[in-house]
Formats: sequence, C-alpha cells, structure tokens
Amino acid sequence: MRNYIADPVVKRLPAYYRHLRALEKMGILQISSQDLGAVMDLTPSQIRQDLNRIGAEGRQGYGYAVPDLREHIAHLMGVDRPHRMIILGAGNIGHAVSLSSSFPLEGFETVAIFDTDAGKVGKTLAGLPIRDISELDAFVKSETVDIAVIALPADVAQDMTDRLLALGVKAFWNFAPVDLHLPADAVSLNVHLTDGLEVLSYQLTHLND
Amino acid sequence: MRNYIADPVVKRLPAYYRHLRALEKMGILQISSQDLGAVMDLTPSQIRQDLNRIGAEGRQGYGYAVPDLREHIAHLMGVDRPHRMIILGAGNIGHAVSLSSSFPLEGFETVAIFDTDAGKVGKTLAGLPIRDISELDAFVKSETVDIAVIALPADVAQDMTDRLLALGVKAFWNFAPVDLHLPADAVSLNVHLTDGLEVLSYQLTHLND
DNA sequence: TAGATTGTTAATCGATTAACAATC
DNA sequence: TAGATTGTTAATCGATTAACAATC
Repeated sequence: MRNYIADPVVKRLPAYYRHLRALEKMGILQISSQDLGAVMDLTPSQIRQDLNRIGAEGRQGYGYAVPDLREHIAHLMGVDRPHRMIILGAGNIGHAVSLSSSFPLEGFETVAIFDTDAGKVGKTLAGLPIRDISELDAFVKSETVDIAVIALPADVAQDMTDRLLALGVKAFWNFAPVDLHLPADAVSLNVHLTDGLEVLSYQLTHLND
Repeated sequence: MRNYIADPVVKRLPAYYRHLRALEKMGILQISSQDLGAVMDLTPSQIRQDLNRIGAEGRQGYGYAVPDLREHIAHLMGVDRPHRMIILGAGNIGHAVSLSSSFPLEGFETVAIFDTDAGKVGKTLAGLPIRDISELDAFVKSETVDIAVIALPADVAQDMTDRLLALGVKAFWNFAPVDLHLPADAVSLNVHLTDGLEVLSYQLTHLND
C-alpha cells in the first residue's frame, strides 16, 4: 500500500503514455520536464512530481529518456500484457467497441460477445459469433476473461455485473448510465457518455459568462 | 464572470441531474442533503455547497424540492433547449452516436452525417443520408449547428475542427485520441475512450496493492 | 568545469468537510 | 413550539506550484 499512487496522477498516466508515444514516433528520445510540460500543457513541476511519484527516473542536466519512460508507464498501467475482454450487449456500443481497431493495438482483445436478442444471436460481429447469454457461465468458466464491457440498458446492468462478479470477473467497463455497485476486490470505470455531452452543453451555454 | 462555477462542480451536474430524475420517477419529490448524499455517495456538506453555489434553494427543516432542482440544473446545463449535432465520420463511433436513442431524449438531435469515403456516401444511417464532406460548408452555412461530433481518425481531427471553427461552430465532442486546439470562444470535450480503458487496466493490475 | 535539469522540500492554492447560527 | 435542515463561515485536507540544493 506504500506504492499507492494518487488518483489524479493515475488519471494523467494515459495522457503521458499517448504523448510519449507520439514523441518517440517523431524521433524525440529525450525530453525535459520543461518541454514535456509545453507539449502536454502541464507545469514542469507537476511533471517532475508525477514522474518521481511513479518511480520513473530522469537524468539531472538532461531530462527523461522517452522510450524508457513510455515503457515504465505501460508496465505500470498493465498495458504491456494482453487483456481479454467480453462484451455484454450487441447494440450500438457493443458494435463500436468490438469493431474498434484501436483497442487491439493496446492489447485489449475482444474474445466474445453476448446478447439476449434471438434476432442477433448467431450473427457475426467483428469476426466473432454473437452468443446467447445462456452460454455466458460456461464461457467465463472455461476461458480467461479480464474485463467485461457492459453495453446494456441501465435496468439490467447491475444484475449482469453481479452475475459476472459471481463468475470471478473483476473489472468492468460500464457504458450504461448507472453507477455500478461493486465489492472492494473489483473495479469499474463508468463512461457516462451523456454526462460528457451535458458538460459540453453547459460550457457552450455559458461561453459568454 | 461572477456566476462562474468551478469545474469540479460543473462535472458533478450531470450526476445530480441523473439521480434527481431517477428520484422523481420513483415519486420522491423532496429530499434532504443527507439523503441525496447517501444516494449519490457525496457528503451532505458538499451537496449543500454545490447547490448553494449554483443558486438552487432549499427549505430549512425540509430539504430540496426534487422537480424544481432538476429543472434548475437542466436549465443551467442548457439541456432544456434542443441541440443540433452534426457527425463527422461514419465509422464505428459515428454509427454508435447516430444510432443512440438516449441522446435525442436529452434534446441532442443529429441533423447530418458526413464522411469522405465514397463507399459510404449516399447510404442511410439512422434515417439520415451520409453526405459527402464537400457538402459540409453549404450545410453549416444554411442550417443551425450547435455541436460537431468529431468521429474521425486522429490525423485529420484538428484540420476538420479548424474548418468547422471557420464556419462558426463553437462546440466539439471529440472522440479522436488527440487533444483539440481551440480559440478561447469555443469549447470541446475530449472523450478518449482508450484512456479510460488504460485507467481500468491500471486499477485491475493494482487490485492487491 | 559550467550549465542544465532533476529530485525533493516548502509554500500556495483550491476543494472538501466540519460546524453552527439562522430559520423553515 | 421543537425538531430538522439549510446556508454559510471556518477548518482541514490534498493537490499543485515554487524554489533550490544536488548532481549529471
């Protein structure tokens, strides 16, 4: 528990990762907190605090080694190993997640898709068969499942989550507009797309305040 | 500028709105900061600070009127008026946003979809024709467009945003994995779905710390 | 070596929580 | 009225920024 990293820092890690990859692709292999701050719109001080906190090391007088830092952050976030995902719900969101080409690039592989709609079951989506929900238990028991994508209506999201928890699934990427209730040994990320749109609406409405 | 509301408060508004609607649907028309805090997992103190800050009024001894409060927040966020959206890019994300039934319920209506792919142009999506990008300027000049949904690859997101800015569009809901650069009189919300997945991966990886 | 930049402590800033008088 | 709960000020907590000695 001593290597606990504060939530605001964890939430910045993907942005560090994203910018470091872009820098590396541009051939920039070393960068100071000053310059990285300019790229990411953060203060150099915050960058040094963050990187120090996550155990990354720079070189005084020179800065940070971009590839090393990127790898360090990838390992910390666990994206240097593959993650197997199942998608619950073959609606709009289920389609978009399964068809996305960017998640596999980061090691997040969709291995199964489930739905209750008899009209969808049996069809193919992103090269995978849409399975009937009755096959869920057997699938999760026989295959490794790291993350469940909840792409279901709000009223069934918690029930399905409970069922998956009972099967041992520990991580939930939730797109239903509810906040999932979880035990302490499981984690979730609630996306709430509409919430974001409402925040944008607020900002647009108050552009001239 | 004196009715400036701090960012953390603004980001909580959609959650207030969501819970207040659920409470109202359950027939709960009055609620104390104590009880609302229990529902939303916030301290009563924070709720009173927030509501006071946004100019909502409660009744000492009784609590807050749920319908009034919901309407107050809806008006503050601007979701009590319709918003017209155009979608740039008819890929996975463009499909999901256009086909979603939840955004129209909140007054966010998709009025046009554009793509560059000749194979897609002319087809119908969510009851709308997919238009060629060459029609963009004429469309935006003749119709009201409140929000542009950037559902494009990262490498063209900024260029398209600049083009829309020149046409007078002020709000951007960006799903491309880049941070848009905007003038001070425009607003954007960057969704970064992959970032969320990476945070989830971090939490899953460090479940036992 | 001299200059640049980190690592880290101290200062500041802002958000959250606590407390309680006002009042419904 | 008495009890409950707001509105609001004060205290606390935590995150960000500043500063600078250490050192590459």
